[in-house]
Amino acid sequence: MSERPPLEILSRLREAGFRLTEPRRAVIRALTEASDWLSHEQIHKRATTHCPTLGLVTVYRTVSLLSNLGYVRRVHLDNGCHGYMRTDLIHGHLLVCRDCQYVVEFPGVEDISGLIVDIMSQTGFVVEDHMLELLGRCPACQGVK
Amino acid sequence: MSERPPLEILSRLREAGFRLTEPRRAVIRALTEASDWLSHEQIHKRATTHCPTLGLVTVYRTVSLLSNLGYVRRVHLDNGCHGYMRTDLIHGHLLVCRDCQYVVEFPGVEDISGLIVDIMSQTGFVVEDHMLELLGRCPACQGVK
DNA sequence: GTGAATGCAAACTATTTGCAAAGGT
DNA sequence: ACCTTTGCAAATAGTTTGCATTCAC
Repeated sequence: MSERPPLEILSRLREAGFRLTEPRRAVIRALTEASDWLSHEQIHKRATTHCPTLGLVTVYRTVSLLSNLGYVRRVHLDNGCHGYMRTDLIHGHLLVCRDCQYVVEFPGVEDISGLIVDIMSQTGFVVEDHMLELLGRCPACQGVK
Repeated sequence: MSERPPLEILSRLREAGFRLTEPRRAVIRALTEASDWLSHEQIHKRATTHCPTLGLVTVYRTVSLLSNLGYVRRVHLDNGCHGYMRTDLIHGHLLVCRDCQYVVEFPGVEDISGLIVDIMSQTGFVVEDHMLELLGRCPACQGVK
């Protein structure tokens, strides 16, 4: 739907006082061109074609930066690893405190958008982010075992 | 609500052909007594009081076993680590294939229970598990910064 | 020119594996 | 007695940190 060019994030980076370096551009480009999540390793591999000297460590640092700026979001994978993808590609929805990692349960779910408002008022949490994950098997893998 | 005693999981273990060892009992007890998620480290610490010789490795193996049996479920934490808690304590809700890790997006969310059915028919995925996570800050942490 | 950003190597943390010893049935 | 399970030590995988060099501004 929204093939957002990296222009926006580039200017946001600059405005926030960060430098627009070649490695950063390469990482942003890799993430922007992807239509799915990418691991740090995958980002590194793709971005290297645009910036051959790019180190994996820089990928970690840049992804972390982009995550803080809200351009990408972490996707929790079932094997304990993580992927990252552009925020605008995610339609996502635990109640985990970012500071103390305390987890709160919440009652029956009916409507996601209304739900969040309810949860905030009921628990006093400030919900900054949400993620709805469904785990299962895709059609291609159902036969495989 | 449901303070399920470990009896059930113990008999399920036995039925599945696993032995009821002291280390396993200790891990199960630790998880059962907790009203919140626990990390492997935390489980080890608590279970050690019931089984002093318990090794951390065994905690990993037992938790994995209990996870396969459906007694506990992994909770994704914001720092990349994981916690585990009894399945019956979770009310939780991405579409990630367990085999190939492919992630599919899905349209607007209205009702969780109905949603899952819809997604299954629309995508052909078999949804085996779901998790709704909201990230934010709890009341106690909002002032801290 | 100057300080932020990079890349390498090393440190760390979380988790897994190999294997001989211990324990459940 | 037999075979699963355990615990230790070592191997891995993922991620972070220290530091001298490089580069955007």
